[in-house]
Amino acid sequence: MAVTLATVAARAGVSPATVSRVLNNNYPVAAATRRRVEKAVRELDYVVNAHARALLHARSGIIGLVLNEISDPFFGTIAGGVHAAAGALHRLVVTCSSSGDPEQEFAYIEMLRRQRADGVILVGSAPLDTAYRKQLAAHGRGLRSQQAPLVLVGRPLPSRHAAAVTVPLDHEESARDATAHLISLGHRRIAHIAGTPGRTISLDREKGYRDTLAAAGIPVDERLVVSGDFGRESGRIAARALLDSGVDFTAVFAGNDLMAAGALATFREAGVVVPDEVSVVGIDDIPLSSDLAPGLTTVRLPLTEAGHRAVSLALAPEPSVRPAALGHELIVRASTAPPRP
Amino acid sequence: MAVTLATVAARAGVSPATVSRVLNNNYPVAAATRRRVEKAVRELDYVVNAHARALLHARSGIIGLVLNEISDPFFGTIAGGVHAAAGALHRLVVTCSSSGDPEQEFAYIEMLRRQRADGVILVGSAPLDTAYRKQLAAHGRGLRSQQAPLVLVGRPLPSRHAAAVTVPLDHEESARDATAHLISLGHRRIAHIAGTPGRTISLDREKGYRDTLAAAGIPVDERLVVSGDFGRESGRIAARALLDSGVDFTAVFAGNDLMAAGALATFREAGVVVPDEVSVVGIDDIPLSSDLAPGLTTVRLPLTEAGHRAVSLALAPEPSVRPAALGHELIVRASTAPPRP
DNA sequence: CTGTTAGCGCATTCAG
DNA sequence: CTGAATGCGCTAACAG
Repeated sequence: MAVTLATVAARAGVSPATVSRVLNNNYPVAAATRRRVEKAVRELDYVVNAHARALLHARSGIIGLVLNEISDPFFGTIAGGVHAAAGALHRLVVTCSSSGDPEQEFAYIEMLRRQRADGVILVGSAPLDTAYRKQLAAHGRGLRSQQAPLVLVGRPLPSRHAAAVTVPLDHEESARDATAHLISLGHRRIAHIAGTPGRTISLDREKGYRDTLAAAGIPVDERLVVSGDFGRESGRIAARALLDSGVDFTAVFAGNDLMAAGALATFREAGVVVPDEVSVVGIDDIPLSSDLAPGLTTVRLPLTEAGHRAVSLALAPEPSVRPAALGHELIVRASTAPPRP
Repeated sequence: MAVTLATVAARAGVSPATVSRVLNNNYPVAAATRRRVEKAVRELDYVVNAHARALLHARSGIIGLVLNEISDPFFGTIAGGVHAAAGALHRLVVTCSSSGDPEQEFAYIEMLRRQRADGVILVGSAPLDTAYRKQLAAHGRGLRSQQAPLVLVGRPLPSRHAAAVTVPLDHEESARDATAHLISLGHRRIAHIAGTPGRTISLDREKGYRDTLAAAGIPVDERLVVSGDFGRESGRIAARALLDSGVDFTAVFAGNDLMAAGALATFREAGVVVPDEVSVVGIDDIPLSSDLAPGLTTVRLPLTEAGHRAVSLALAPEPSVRPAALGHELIVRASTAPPRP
């Protein structure tokens, strides 16, 4: 049989109420009684049942975290920030890895609602279609009615007045900076390896790329825009395709660092020297990036910090702080250089 | 007010029990009634309370995962395996990042016991001291009395007959393979960057290193053994110290890939060419390793697979499978070569 | 097929 | 200061 408050009470020769008072330490209890109870707790190795407690309080102390893939360093780094902040506040984090599949994502949100999570943090790119957005908005309302904030990290609100708050990451602006850096070095034939098609982050970053080229009077050669899926391997394949296409280019802007790493691998295998023959730039500045060869020029996004902020929003009833976009910063390393004359 | 079973029942004009039956779909209900109930559920956006359920069942559907640092790719990769396996079984994973601090680790285990986790998976190195081991063993007994297995990944049982099962990773043997590889290339002055002092994984790997040298008749030069903390930065610093010491060495065996990456960075900065002047080998084969420059020679541990297996053990009442160590494999890339004559 | 009852483990009244 | 009683939301027995 499980040991409960009553078991402890019996052993200590007191009522369950008294045991509860000792445990929660929020009510006067005679010192001697307290000692007896504490002894019984120890001897029985009693552990309170969080569910019984949650039933009473309608809160669980749990923060839900839903992301695309926990083993991806972009998400891993954000998750690191979330866990650190939550741990400091004695909150448990329930982390769910959705594989980027909307169905799974919603299934997890539903589970978290069942768990009466105090707040839910959703990280990563979203599909654009309205059906998806409607459903997400509905979950936002549902969570709100449970007093649980929905926090979106690095993605927009599903609708104008959706019941959610965001921790914005400036994908478009970052992509602009990355592309502008290449242009300022003198590149004009700039390829782009985009992320998963139809996802907000991919589109934002691609838009930054296109707009910056346009602003510089450089027409976009559609043959130089290929899609990956944000994974390293897809970057490898995309770079291979770019090479095989025979279309001329002097630089590649990858939609994230992982794909940039894959592209670097392809170029190395193909004997294409970076940055002498091709410059490569990414986005995110995951920890890996400084260790690549050559060191990857990229745009640093404040991922850990975003995780911290997400936690405070997930616990704040009213997000009084306006969603000012967190900063971003071009990090120039060794993978970019002026094009060869 | 929160919407409960009773709310739904009232709206559908049936009893709470009937609503429960519809929801759980485990009992005959008239089609018409069912429809009415489903309609009410939808209209009220009702979501069952997992805590009320867990109170009845004494199980929660939750798997606890405690690791040192979620943003470290070693743990991230294992966590990826855990999440994938758990997701396929419709289990939530509560992931806790303990910073390797035993106090925090125990606090998290306690929390997970309160949550009545179905099983708890503990990943990563442990301190050796007996106080720690006693306490862990006690938690193992406590979890067992809650019918929740304690699964240890990559670390030994705290005591002979501890109430826990393990998913062993063969640290010592892997270190032996790494060291033997260097010796077979002709190296005799081999440095070692050990992991966090006093931790099982560090010690196992260091032992593999020492034993292999001894078996080859090579005396260990204690000046060539320095400690890090498994983090990249500590590898950088350790390699720097090795260089500054002025003691001669032709190869470095790092206690994990992250520290190896740091060492590579130091050598690059110092103009020491790898592998021409110094060979470097790591352990783990995290995804990063193949992208380092030069590609890192290392020993691959089946991290994702370990995550999978941990989940099945965490859910199996009786671990019928005995803990056969998962394999490991030397991956020779470009960071090792014979010493310069 | 459906409703009624009871109780999971706990914290909180309200009485002593 | 302490105990008895109540109910959080749900499901499993037991009756209809």
